Amino acid sequence: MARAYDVQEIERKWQGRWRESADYEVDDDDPRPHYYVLCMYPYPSGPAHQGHVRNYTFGDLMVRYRTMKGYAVLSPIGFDSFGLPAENAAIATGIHPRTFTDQRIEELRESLVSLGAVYDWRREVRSHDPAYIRWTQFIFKRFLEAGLAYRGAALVNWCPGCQTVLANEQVLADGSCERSGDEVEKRSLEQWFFRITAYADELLRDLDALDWPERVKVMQRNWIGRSEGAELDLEVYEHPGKAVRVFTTRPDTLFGMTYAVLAPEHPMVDELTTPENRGVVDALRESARRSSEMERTSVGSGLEKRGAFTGSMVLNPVTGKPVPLFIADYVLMSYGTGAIMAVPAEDERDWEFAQLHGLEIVRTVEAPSSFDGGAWTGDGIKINSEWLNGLRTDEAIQRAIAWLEEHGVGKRSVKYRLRDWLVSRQRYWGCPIPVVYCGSCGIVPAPDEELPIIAPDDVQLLQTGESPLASHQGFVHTTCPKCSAPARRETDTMDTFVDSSWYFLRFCDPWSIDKPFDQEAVERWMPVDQYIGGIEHAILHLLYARFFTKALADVGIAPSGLREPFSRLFTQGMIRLGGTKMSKSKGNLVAPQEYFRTVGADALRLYHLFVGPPADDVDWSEQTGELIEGCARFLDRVWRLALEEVPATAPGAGAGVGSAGQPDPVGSAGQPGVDDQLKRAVHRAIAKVTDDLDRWSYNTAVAACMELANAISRYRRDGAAAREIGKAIDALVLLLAPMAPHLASEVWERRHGPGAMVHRESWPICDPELLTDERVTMVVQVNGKVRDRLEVNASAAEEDVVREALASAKVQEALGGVAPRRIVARPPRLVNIVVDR
RNA sequence: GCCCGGAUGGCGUAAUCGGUAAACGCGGUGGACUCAAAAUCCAUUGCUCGAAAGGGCGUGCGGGUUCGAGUCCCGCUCCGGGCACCA
Repeated sequence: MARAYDVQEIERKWQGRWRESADYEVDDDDPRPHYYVLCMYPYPSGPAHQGHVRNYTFGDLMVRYRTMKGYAVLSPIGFDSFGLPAENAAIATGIHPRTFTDQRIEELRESLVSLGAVYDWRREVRSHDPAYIRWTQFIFKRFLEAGLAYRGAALVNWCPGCQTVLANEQVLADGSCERSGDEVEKRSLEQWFFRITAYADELLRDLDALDWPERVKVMQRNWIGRSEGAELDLEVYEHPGKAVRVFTTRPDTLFGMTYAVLAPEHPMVDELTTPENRGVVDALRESARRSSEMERTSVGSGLEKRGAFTGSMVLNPVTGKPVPLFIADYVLMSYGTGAIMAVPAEDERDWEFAQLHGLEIVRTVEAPSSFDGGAWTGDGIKINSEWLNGLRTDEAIQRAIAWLEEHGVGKRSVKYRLRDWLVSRQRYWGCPIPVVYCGSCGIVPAPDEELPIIAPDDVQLLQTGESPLASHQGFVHTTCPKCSAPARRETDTMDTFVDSSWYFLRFCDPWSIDKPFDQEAVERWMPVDQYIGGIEHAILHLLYARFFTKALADVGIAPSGLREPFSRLFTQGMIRLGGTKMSKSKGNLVAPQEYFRTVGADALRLYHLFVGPPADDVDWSEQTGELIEGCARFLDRVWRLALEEVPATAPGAGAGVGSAGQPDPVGSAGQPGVDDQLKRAVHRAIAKVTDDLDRWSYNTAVAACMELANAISRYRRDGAAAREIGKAIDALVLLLAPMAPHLASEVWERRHGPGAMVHRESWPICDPELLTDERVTMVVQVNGKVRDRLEVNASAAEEDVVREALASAKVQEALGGVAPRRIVARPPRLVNIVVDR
């Protein structure tokens, strides 16, 4: 496609100028109001893909717009440079992960520059930089001291593909690995955890005040999964004094408890299983251990509830009646107390189990008469419950908890679905966990002076299931920092989500050499005013970063008042290709570099802004190329409109004659009317674009610019004054400056002389006086159907517009001689005449 | 199963407070310019009946509220996403 200007040359030129100008390097003492715009820092996967382009286009637009509005905008960038792909590539090619990663960072950096995105590059951070590793390890140590990091044995998720353990958040609903798609196995291992559950309540509560997409908040609430209820002890009939502790959200249903269940992994299973039941119990335990997360993939509730009787009975605390104690695979050790009281009448799972095993069912809630199903889980009036009879569910819950507390058998309790964050990874290319194991001192953290602990380069990267570092004798063998005896280093590395949980704080003070960051610098910029990233991080990264911010504040590293990292969050839609999402793991199917070379970055940026609402997914289709060309065509039009000579008058542009050959409605002398209309079009565009940019409606902002360009062409052809046309063009260029920064820069410089920089200009302000037209089109309806359109004064009174409406021949014809029953007038937009038919 | 989103021309989409449905763009059609093509510019473009004037229909489906509904309410269908034995 032949272009109106040399796109390559101009885009290169301005990318250099922005870098040299240092306009986007901001310091803490900048007198302008501070604003922190941040896009999620990328994993360096080589040249940018369309998802990056979309993300960084939105971010760059925000940076430039806010700057023009007078803010000191902090716009940092860095690279989430630890991670599996580099290690896998190393295994395949023999290239060291660092070499591989550094090269890909350069490629991605080049893409971001080519896109025209501007950053304070002085602040760049990389997760794998020793200066960053040092502080990640420092933070780990402070967490360890505060009890927020601990080593524990647990049944953990093991991905055979990635050859490492995973966090719960990295396992998808169908039991597969979020990264590799392999089926995740359960293994019992000693691992490092972060105590995120200590913040469960605060993480849940503080969501309310965040200006985040509601669906992200809902996802986090679900993930945290708070349940209120009670814990109570069920005394074992055969062993008086011994009790099984259970958790329930429905203490009101106690009278309906007809059996109880332990999770197969429950520690009391052995002692409570009688010899004659040992065989079935052990068989079930074994099969539960092997199958656990798997097999329950597809249909959820249709799972067979397998169980086995332990041979023991427990006492129902309110009736004193013994009921059988089972083990069953539908009770999970990892939630609540790992044991439940079963109430088949009011719980669907218990109902199913009771049916299967022929157990007693006692209803304690009166179900609606229309209900003919099994378990009634809704609210209702209590029955068969002695002192709870007649109460509503909510009242009965409170009464039951009070009873449990009075009798010392239970108490009010809150449980969460959220589990502690497993951070150990049996991989090489990550931040080493800075501890040593000493035979006599146990777990000893590496001294601060020894940080960073850097993994050696000469490591055999093989997929053994053990950290590659474990086979490096020089790394493993060390001495205990406490007693100097020979000791062994921890060889696992941290989950890369640890690195990305505090980078936004480091950006505030990346130069700090004696601490992770200066608290004062953080107070100047944090929290992030606008965070932008993909919806795929709704739980993982965004939950971990929130936890880190709170924990860092509590251990004294971050300011104590900083409870949340991101005030406003925007999640952009994903790029889809034929229905499947494009992502770093699925490959780059359409390379942005191709467009940089052909239509240029501005056209590609404009396409991403214009294609639809930023929050919506985008389908990459055959039509996409044409849409991008359309954007390039628009940029060409702006170029010509702003810079090329055009004939002063065009055919038909006589005095007082509009484009359609109609008399000009306002200026009887011609010119003043056209000028006035052009001026109004400019101010309408300013108001529209400003409002649209503030409410993330970039597609309509682009449309408004196109409309303005159309209006300028039309009014110029119609003979508007050169001075007004010049002002209109300048306004258009200013409005386009955040969207198509290269074109806007070049046009501005050519119009205003060497050295003029459009992004140093103030954002245009609209004159409210010019937002309303003096004459508007009014619609006249008869019984809600449009029958005529009339030109009226914007300030016309009700009786005047009604009179004009009734005077219309078309309206009279539609009325057909019938007298109006009612007339609804909303001047100056509409009159609706209602007649009986 | 539960919880969120969504459904508007041939296509991407717009309509911010219940008041002209389809702004803006893509694609199509016709024309100007050209030896010709590309590029550019102009006109036109929801469907339908009609020679025209003009009419009818039209925002996933069925109801409702209202002078008036893409927008609000009730009941569905389909698509996308999240959660899913969490007691």
